[in-house]
Amino acid sequence: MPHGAPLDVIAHSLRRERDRARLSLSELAKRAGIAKSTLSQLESATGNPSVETLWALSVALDVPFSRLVEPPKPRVQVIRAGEGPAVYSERADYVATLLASCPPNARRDIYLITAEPGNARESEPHMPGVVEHVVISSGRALVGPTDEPVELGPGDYIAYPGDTAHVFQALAPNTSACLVSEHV
Amino acid sequence: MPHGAPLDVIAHSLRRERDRARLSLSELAKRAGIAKSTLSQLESATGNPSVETLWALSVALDVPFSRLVEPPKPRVQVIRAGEGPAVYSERADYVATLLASCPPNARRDIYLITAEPGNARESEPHMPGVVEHVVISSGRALVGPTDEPVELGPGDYIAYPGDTAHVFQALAPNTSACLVSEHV
DNA sequence: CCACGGTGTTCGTCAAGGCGAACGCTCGTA
DNA sequence: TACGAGCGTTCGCCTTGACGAACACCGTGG
Repeated sequence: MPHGAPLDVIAHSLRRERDRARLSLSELAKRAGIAKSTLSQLESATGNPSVETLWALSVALDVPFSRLVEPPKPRVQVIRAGEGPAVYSERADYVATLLASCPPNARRDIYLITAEPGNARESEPHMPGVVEHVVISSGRALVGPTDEPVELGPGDYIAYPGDTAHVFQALAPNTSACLVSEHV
Repeated sequence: MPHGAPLDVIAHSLRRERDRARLSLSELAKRAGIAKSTLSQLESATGNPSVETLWALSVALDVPFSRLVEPPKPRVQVIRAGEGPAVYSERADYVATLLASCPPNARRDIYLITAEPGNARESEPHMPGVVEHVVISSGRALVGPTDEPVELGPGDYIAYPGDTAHVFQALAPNTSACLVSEHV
């Protein structure tokens, strides 16, 4: 679901990563096995590189491919307990606090879950490609895909695809967990 | 730092996502505004698409660009408390258990931290572009960049750049936390 | 039976990407 | 000052990606 002219993003990304790697245009082109003229045009947003060309640059720069084609991100942030925006709080026995999301289109969200025993919290499938990671902080909970949930205690960890129905049900009072929802 | 011939990956990714979207080759080509012959060649791993072509396909399929160029990932996994590989355990008062890493080259790692009061755990700067997220599960800790750490309690959250020196120092017994280290 | 709308493939043409050489440029240095 | 080594840019040539038409291949139903 990305938008924005990719060639501009690529141009800036290439320049940024090249500066970071302390490489000259000529040197990087040599390492990537491409003509420096090509690289020059790319950094000036002139042209439309082939995948192999960009790939060669990503390995030469030793950065993931997506770094070159997708825009960058922010820096620091602190959220005190109880401060963050609480979402999914339609019920008193389940509160999810959003700690971090990646604007404009989230690639991974981090939530703090606090829940009390009660009805299971069922989640409809999210976008395909979503994976959820849960680490139990305290209490006890039944977590995972609805058809095969797992009982977890403090320190336990589970990962499961988020694009299928899944559940989070506290089994003990004062249950809390850290949930990472990432868009792969 | 990705490897493996990208054109094969792209071929499979395109086919996979197109099937998932229930689109015919002709229909997808029409939506993306490219020739169906081009798409046909791409799915047969013949040729080397330009970025704009792939971009058009990613928006037409409504999937992130990286999904088309990077290989897929696994599905489910559970790690019981104390089961995972413990790393950074050179001292008894600080243990980090690796819960999840993204093979072959991690984009984000998830750790369970258990620590006792003692000497601060100092970390050298990681790769540039790394951001660490910490959610305190229990106890109390001093966390963040070495030059400006923050004291946190249960439920507190902090994010900071991992490419500068940073610290994790337990201030109370039985301190635990969930740490997400992501490569942006 | 063949015409039809649909699939995905292959073929010839044309524009565009990638290349290397040549260029102008700024530094150090003899 | 002149020279050389490095930088990044610009300029033809040639290869190659992208296009559209034509193709073969099913099911359908007239």
